[in-house]
Amino acid sequence: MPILLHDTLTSDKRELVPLEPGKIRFYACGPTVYDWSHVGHARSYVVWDVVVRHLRARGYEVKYVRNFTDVDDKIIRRATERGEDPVALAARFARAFDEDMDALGNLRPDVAPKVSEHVPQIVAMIETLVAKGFAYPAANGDVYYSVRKFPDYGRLAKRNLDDLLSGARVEPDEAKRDPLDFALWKAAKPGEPAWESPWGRGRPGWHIECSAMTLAHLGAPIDLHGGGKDLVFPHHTNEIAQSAAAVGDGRTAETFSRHWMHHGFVEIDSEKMSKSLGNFFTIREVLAKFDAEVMRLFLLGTHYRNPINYSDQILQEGERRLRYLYRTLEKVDRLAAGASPAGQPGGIVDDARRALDDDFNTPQVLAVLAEAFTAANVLADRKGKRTPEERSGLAAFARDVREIGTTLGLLQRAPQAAVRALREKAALRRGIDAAEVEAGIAERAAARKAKDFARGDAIRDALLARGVAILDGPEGTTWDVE
RNA sequence: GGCACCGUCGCCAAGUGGUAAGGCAAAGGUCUGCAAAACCUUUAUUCCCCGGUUCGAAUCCGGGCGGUGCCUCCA
Repeated sequence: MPILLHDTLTSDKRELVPLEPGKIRFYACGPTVYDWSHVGHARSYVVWDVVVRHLRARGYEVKYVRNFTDVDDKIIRRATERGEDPVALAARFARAFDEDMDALGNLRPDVAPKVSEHVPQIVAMIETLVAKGFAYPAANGDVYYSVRKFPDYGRLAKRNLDDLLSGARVEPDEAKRDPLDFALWKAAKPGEPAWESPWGRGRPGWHIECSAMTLAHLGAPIDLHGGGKDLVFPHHTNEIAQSAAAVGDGRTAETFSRHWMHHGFVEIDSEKMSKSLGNFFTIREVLAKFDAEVMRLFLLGTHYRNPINYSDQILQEGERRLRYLYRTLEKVDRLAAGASPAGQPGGIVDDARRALDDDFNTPQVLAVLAEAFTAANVLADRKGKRTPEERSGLAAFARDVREIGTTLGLLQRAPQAAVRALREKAALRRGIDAAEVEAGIAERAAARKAKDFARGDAIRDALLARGVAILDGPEGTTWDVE
């Protein structure tokens, strides 16, 4: 089954063809860890997580590398502001990032390299670039990459050097031979983290770390490189230039990575969520209000390349939806208990996989699930007893749906526990006290037993007005927060 | 200014040449003591506008209009 993806390098949808059949070497640009991660990061890494999960489900042996950028201007600035050691600050936020990713249900990458642990490789790579004439040390102790030496420069971003020059905010910088050249190595300023190098004490520039760590852990060319759309230029453009130049006699972008994927942004009121605009929510803030799986469902409800608007309202919609999914599963599990699933994993699993084969179309997968869930509910809610065949069918549904969920990172919890967790979050948001609700339900039950329906309904309506829905079922009365 | 991307039902959102998926909301119905939940039915002859190509276009091309992103740190 070919995997199709929209390749930024060629601007079209094409087949993912790895260098070695059956193996995918994948590098996703990781976070710069100077602050809490926000919803934009959540999207990014949920997307890559599903990419990795699906490729593995399709039988590929995937090596997934995602870095931590822990040496950087912003980290140093933040650490200085707080009087904290930059390395320690970065390590702290890297841990927090891992916790956030775990909460979201993302698999850990196979390797999570840090810049601070790869300085020797970075220095060696810069030396190679200097030796090959692609880079030059400047008098101020910086080392720059000479953009005009790389013929394929700007191809990923579809920009030529003249385009770039016209829009560039050129700062008078005597050290650079060309305004578009970028720093591979920055001379140390007092108090900054610094390492020894042939050009004096200093630290890596921005783009070089990803190149060096990619080559260190995956070699070249890799099969797939991913990141947010904002990384196309300059970050990935420069990564390509320096990596391709460093590897063999590579002069084209493909020398570094065969395919490139970029995802769209999370937005607030149709504006990019970003640190600089200040319109961001951290993952932790959102997870205080909503279940992590709700966030995941929300993020997978839009194709990865499109922008996705964040709002509490849309998360509430997701919460309702996830509750529906788990409630159905709970019902089905109960009815199918003891029955063996019919046949092999079937139709809907294939449909879902095919949707993911086609540029990772997660909304399409959710549509596949929607139809299956409706059908399951029809059967589950029908009056009377289910035949053995029907119970096998329900068991097969539960199996297949969970199989699809494995690839999406959804529906892996015990249904009852998940429903309860969703309710707790909703209750918390609305300030509803569970004990109080339970007391109301008990009172209503007593009234109904005494045939005092008016009183029973009054209690129910009062609860409903506060957002608490009473559900009378064969198993007794339960409740939920709307 | 340069380079890209986007504009599909009230809202969210697939579909990128073969005659408009799915979700939410809304209305009616089944079920229910009444509800809630679940299910059924209904809801875009039409895909921002105008031209063109084609037997055929939401999908391709040209021109408008509107929005966003990148060009500086950013997932």
